[in-house]
Amino acid sequence: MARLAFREQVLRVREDAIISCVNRLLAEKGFEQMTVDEVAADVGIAKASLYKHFASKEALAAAAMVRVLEHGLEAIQAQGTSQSSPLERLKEVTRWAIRLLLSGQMPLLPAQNSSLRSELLSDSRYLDLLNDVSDRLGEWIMNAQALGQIDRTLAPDVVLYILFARACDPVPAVMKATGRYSDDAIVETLINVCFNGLVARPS
Amino acid sequence: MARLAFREQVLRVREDAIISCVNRLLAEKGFEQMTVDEVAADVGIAKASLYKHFASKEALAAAAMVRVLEHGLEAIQAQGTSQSSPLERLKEVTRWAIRLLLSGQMPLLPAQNSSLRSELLSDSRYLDLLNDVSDRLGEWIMNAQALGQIDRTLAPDVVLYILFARACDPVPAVMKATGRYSDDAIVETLINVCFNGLVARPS
DNA sequence: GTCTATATAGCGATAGAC
DNA sequence: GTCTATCGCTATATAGAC
Repeated sequence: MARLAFREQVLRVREDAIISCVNRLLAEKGFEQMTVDEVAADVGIAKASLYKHFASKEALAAAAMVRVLEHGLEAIQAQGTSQSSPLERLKEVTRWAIRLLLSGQMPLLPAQNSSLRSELLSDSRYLDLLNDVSDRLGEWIMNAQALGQIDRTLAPDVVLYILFARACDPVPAVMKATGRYSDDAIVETLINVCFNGLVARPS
Repeated sequence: MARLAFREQVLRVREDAIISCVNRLLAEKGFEQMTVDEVAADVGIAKASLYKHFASKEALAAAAMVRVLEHGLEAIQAQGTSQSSPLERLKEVTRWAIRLLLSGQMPLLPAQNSSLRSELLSDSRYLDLLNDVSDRLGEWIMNAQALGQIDRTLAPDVVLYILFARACDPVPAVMKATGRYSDDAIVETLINVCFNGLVARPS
């Protein structure tokens, strides 16, 4: 029994290492451009061994997406215990996403017609987590609108889409590539533009 | 001489039809997912014939990118003859880009590590057009900042990146997929959020 | 569960006849 | 300049020994 639990732990650690590699490669090149050979080489095992852990390339990516949603949910729950306003909580979670993107650890979202899409739509863990994240953020959005902090004329789901889109925005990478901006400056600039817009605010 | 000019015209019309197909496929699936077989089938000619017109898949995509930049430059020049303020001109050109995206005619920008990138960087027509577009928009941005219409604390190039990013934003497609928003409503919502932000403006 | 070796399929690009 | 047929390569996935 103890040996079984030990083996189980070894398995989980190994698979966690695999998911980390997948996550980084997905962030670098996206699903279609990532190859299973790369993943295997990166983990340091043979490709056939990889397929003993995950049934397909799509399953690899799905596991990475599930893990990032779990971490996102943790970030959301951490904000839930704070005393900040709904708007500040939304900003802080968005900061978390942009930082993840900047550090090359945000797996790119599935493209429109990807084979990954159907696999994700039949993965209950993924769907449940996505639902949970959406519900919690959606509540904050509506609270912020009730307080007059977020534009009431915007549909809450549209606000949610726009915040999700910050997690796959190409602008942070472009700004970083210029070498003229620190990560913190990039994050704050994008948070500012996302919530306050490009137009000058009266101070 | 007349026959030569006629043949030249036939050639240009044919190649224009090819570029239209490439443009649509690039908008649908992006460069890596688009296949030359699809392009050939879509145009209605054999793949080998396609390669008589364009040397490579990258050359096909480059031609599409050049054409969309030419159209963008026309949209910019059309605004240049208007009496609108710099801010309004920027909004109008951004509207043009979002409408193109919504109608499935905006070829997706090259990914980070694409083979397309190096080809584009050695295509002087593409680089010249991109420079021209950037210069004209950059001038409007600085004029708008001088007038206090755009936040002066934002670097002009960052504003330019952000406007370019509206041309490959996933949010319009997501909103359209819900079936609950008209194209016009999507365009105006995104223009509003881009320039005014998510936070409520004092009216 | 790990490996080497391979089956299978799709894609970019080309050969060669017309 | 158009076609059919094919090359050469790469990628996902699997077979089978250990």
